[in-house]
Amino acid sequence: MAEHMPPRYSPKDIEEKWQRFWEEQGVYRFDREDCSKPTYSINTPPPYPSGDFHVGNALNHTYIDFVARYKRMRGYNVLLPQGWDCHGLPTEVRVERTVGKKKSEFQLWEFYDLCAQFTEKWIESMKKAIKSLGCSIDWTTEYKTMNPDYWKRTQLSFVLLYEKGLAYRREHPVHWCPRCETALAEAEVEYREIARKLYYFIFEGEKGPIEVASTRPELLGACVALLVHPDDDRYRDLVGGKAKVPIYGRKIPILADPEVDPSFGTGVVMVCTYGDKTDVKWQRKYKLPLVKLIDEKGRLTLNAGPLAGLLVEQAREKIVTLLNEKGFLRKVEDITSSIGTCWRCHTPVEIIVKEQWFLKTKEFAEQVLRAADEILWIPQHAKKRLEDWVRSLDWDWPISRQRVFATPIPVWYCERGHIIVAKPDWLPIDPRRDKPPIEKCPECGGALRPETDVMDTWMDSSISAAVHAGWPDSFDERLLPADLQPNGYDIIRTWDYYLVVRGLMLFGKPQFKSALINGMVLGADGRMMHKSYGNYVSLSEVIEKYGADAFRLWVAMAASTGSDVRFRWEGLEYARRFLVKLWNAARFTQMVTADYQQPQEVSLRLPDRWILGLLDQVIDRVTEAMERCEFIMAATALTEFTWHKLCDHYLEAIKHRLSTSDGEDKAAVQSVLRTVFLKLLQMFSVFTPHICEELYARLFNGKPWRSITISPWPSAEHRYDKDVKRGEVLMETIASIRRTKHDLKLPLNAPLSKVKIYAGEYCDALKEGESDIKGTLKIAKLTIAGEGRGKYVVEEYPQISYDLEA
RNA sequence: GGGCCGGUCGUCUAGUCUGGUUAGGACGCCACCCUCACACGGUGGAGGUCCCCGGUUCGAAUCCGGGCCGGCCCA
Repeated sequence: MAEHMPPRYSPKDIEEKWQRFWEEQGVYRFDREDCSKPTYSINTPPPYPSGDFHVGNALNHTYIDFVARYKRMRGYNVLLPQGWDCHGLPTEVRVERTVGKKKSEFQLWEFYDLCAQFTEKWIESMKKAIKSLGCSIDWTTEYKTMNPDYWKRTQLSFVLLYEKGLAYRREHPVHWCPRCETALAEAEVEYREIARKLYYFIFEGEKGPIEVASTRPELLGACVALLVHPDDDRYRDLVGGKAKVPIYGRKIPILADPEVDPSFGTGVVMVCTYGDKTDVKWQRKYKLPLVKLIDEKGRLTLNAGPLAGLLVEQAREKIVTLLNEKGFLRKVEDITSSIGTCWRCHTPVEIIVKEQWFLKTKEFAEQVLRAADEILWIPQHAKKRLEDWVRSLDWDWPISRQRVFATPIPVWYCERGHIIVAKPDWLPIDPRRDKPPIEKCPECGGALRPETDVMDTWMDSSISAAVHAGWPDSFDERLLPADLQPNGYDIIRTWDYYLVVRGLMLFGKPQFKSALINGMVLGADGRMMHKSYGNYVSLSEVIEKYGADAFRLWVAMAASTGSDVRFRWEGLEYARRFLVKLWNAARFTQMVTADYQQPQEVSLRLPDRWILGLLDQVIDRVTEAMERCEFIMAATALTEFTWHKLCDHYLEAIKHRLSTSDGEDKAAVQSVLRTVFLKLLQMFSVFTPHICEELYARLFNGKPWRSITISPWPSAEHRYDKDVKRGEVLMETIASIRRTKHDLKLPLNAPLSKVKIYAGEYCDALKEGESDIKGTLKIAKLTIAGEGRGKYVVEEYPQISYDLEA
């Protein structure tokens, strides 16, 4: 039936072929019409189009694909979509660098179009990489968040939340990057340890001077209170009194607050608008006045008096000089402390007060925590990251950004301050270029001014599960919440959190039921994989050298789910060696089953029932492991069985039956081989789909299913459970004698004239396998006795011993 | 400062939730074997205070408490 197989396993010759086959045949298409099967929807992460689909992305996508393929075989109608999360500052920064011109030197739309063009280009190369991994994605679902069809939905979600009173615009403190001139969410601020100076200077108190230590004396102009710890005996008398700010002369209150650290500096803290996040908290708690001191470019305002117009750093120098001249400065210390920096450019961020759009996420904290409890987290401890984050949030989510390449905020302002938010049927609309369908403010008839701010990119991706489900126009309720939310632990506090909170706001439920959290890919040196560390490995290099199946098998076996994975070429080498083994075992099977005819009835011998019984055990173990996403367990059980049971023992023990025995017995062997191979290939297809598809085509002519990757998951029949133990006695005895032959430096196929086995209680089992022992080891005269002791002992069954003559 | 994760042969790692096996595998190392699917193979061997100290238990790599070290995240 089938032609002979190539003697060498060559992934290059098979992988692309099957990738094309799956796509052309629409094998992984989600069937929206099918209501007979339960659906299983996966909220595939839409990668950020950096142009480089790295090994970390690949780890994430490979895990997803394991689940998708398994669920499909378990009878689910699986939705595995793929999108691209296009918007964002990194693209703007990169385009500026690539073109060598700053954003401000472009016309807005010229710059926007450049971003879109580069994004298209970067998507193409990443798409190729995903395809080369053999992911079972339904590419008819592909979408890009920069396309109006998508961002229309982002805008709609904004409008609906506004109508529900959950989006608001207000003057509010925000983290602000003076270089990028944009607001940042808390998640976008990175804290860094730096060396800086701590200045000690004097406030005039009612009962004498009060020494205060601060790293930011330039904020004195915005100093609105002094705080001490309530139990600090040094200052107990001062609380409730007043102090005079040096240079500025303003009188400010002295208050007590338990959050003050008495051991830092002098134990007296100055509260300013706004030195840091605690200042924001204290300002609100004690209803302190608000002094705007820093503007959007990082310059000090007129409120700073003598410092007005200076940049923060210059202002610090100048105020220190002034303090010194006036005799307020006492001393300066070197310390290290952490400061917030912009995640893109690492400029120190300021907290400034600005009109911004916010979502009322704070008031959803309790609901988010409750929703998190309902979600199945794999591994369990991943939930903690979300909980800790939610509990630590101080502010609402600022969603407006002062950028170009992003979803526009569909809002206009009238000259008298009214806010006009677009109606759903106006969308998509870009106020930066589109005119609204109304000309004047509906409330007062005033002239309209468009909003030029855009939205945080997470506004796009935090509705991805809903969009996958077709929201709003072809909403399929079966698909929301998504069954699986797969992502790395690095974005739990962003993506997972935003999905839950916006799901609750928009739909009253979170957007996913279970979260599969993967670890990070580390370089061979154990550090985070980074181009700058020199430990970077590109996915294309891996696939080029080893193929997608080897990579995928390595991913499954490299570490337990959720742990970091250390990249090692040796791991790939092992995976490939296994695939070569599988290939060769299949080649052998194909050779000896080429003339296979479906027999009427087969009578199985002990080794046959043993391998079938073992296979059942493997099916159970693999199934259980896959249900828990314990890929390492599943893949290990499969490789161990294939390599060390099937190849090392079963294939050796049947060779004699293929050449010497009658046609009926040969047919029995053939049928067992085919059964074992088919079920193995089915299960392996979750991990290594290409080689399985290839072997399925070669051994089984691609029948009965059009693709083995969508065949029904095998189930254990448990017909031969009791033969496993008996079979093991037989197989171990054969292995032991084989070893002895080897120790005596006899070739395995050398004939043995006489072997006598003393088997004790195992006599029955060995007698049942007498001809297998004889045939496998080429024994002329074999006797099996109950009583007696031979020279050699079967290690695993010390009751069994034997003598042998060459 | 807080939270989380980890510490198992030279190296990488499984097992820890659900206590009991001779602590499993891989890489590397050593010895032997070209046996008709596979030398990208096979067989055997050496190599481990399961980070430390207590506790619970008949029994702890596993559970509890306290340390130490490393990583990540957050302040």
